[in-house]
Amino acid sequence: MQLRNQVEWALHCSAVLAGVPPGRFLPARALAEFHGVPQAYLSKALQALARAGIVEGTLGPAGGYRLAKPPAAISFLDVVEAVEGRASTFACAEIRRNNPCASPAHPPTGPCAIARVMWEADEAWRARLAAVSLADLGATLAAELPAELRDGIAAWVADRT
Amino acid sequence: MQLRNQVEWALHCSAVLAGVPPGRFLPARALAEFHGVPQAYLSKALQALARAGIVEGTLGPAGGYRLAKPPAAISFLDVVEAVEGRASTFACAEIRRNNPCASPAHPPTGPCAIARVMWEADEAWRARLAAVSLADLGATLAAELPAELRDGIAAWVADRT
DNA sequence: ACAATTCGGATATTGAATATCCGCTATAGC
DNA sequence: GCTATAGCGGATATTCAATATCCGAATTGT
Repeated sequence: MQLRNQVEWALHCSAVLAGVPPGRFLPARALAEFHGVPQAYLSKALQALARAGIVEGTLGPAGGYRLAKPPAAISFLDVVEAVEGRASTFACAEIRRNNPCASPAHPPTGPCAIARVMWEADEAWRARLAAVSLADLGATLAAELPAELRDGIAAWVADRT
Repeated sequence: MQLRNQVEWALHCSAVLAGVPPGRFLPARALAEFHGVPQAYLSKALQALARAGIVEGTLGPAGGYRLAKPPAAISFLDVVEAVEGRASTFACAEIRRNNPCASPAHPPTGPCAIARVMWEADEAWRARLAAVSLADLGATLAAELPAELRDGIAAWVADRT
């Protein structure tokens, strides 16, 4: 079980877009160049983010993407679910119903005990992701990144918006 | 991102094996019939459990599988990792290194801030699965399953060991 | 000893999901 | 209005999971 690499790209793109000056747009081409990933495929991830209302895109020259909400209002979970979907990682196929001892007339009531445990773990995972916002990430990066690199990135982004 | 259906099968098989009388073995054929899944493919999951030291198999007539440890010593995480592997769900490709602003002479130190958040969530998921043992599952099932069904299953299993 | 039965591993085949690419349409500025 | 530039959606290859099949090795009961 592995997350799509688009999840990683979407998170990094969201982090960069959080630093775009208000009212400006950063084109997908720039985001792809910045991260060194194929532009055509990255577009898919950005489109998924747009459908989820996390970013918004605009056509034409001077077009591109920007965050649709303040960074504090966007969690890791929002981004991950926009790309991966909202389905649980565990799909219960209800194989207990195939049990030859069970009477088809009395189907089991309530969700399977095994599925419940798996879904609880899934919830714990989501809760952790929901607890961290893009603003939190920005604060962490601001504290960790060398000032020189941070300014370099800001200039690079400003140059393409 | 979705877990393999073999995970579900492995968990259900473990639950059944926890009810096998001590010293006896239940063949894979019976487990496949009980759950209504293809026997040849289920064998793969059982072999993975055997490699992980969760179950042990024995050849010949009256052979089959049984738990290799007491149910209280086997967690959901043990079973899931035996089938899915121990790798994190999030693979960091270090795309921050492709950043055109970063100097290749000064590579970033420590893990990426985004990966750290993802890995923390992954740990929370694993912690939840590690907290539930097969003994816990057995207690839940004993409390929820109708007595008639429980006895029927026990008889069905005893008949094939 | 023999034969039936079981796990173990290796090997195809199918089908879905992933990664990738390309053409279409719409916008903004000259 | 024209042109260059951008996002959008559909079409394509490639990878991987899911399934079936086979044979070999080991073991138990007759």
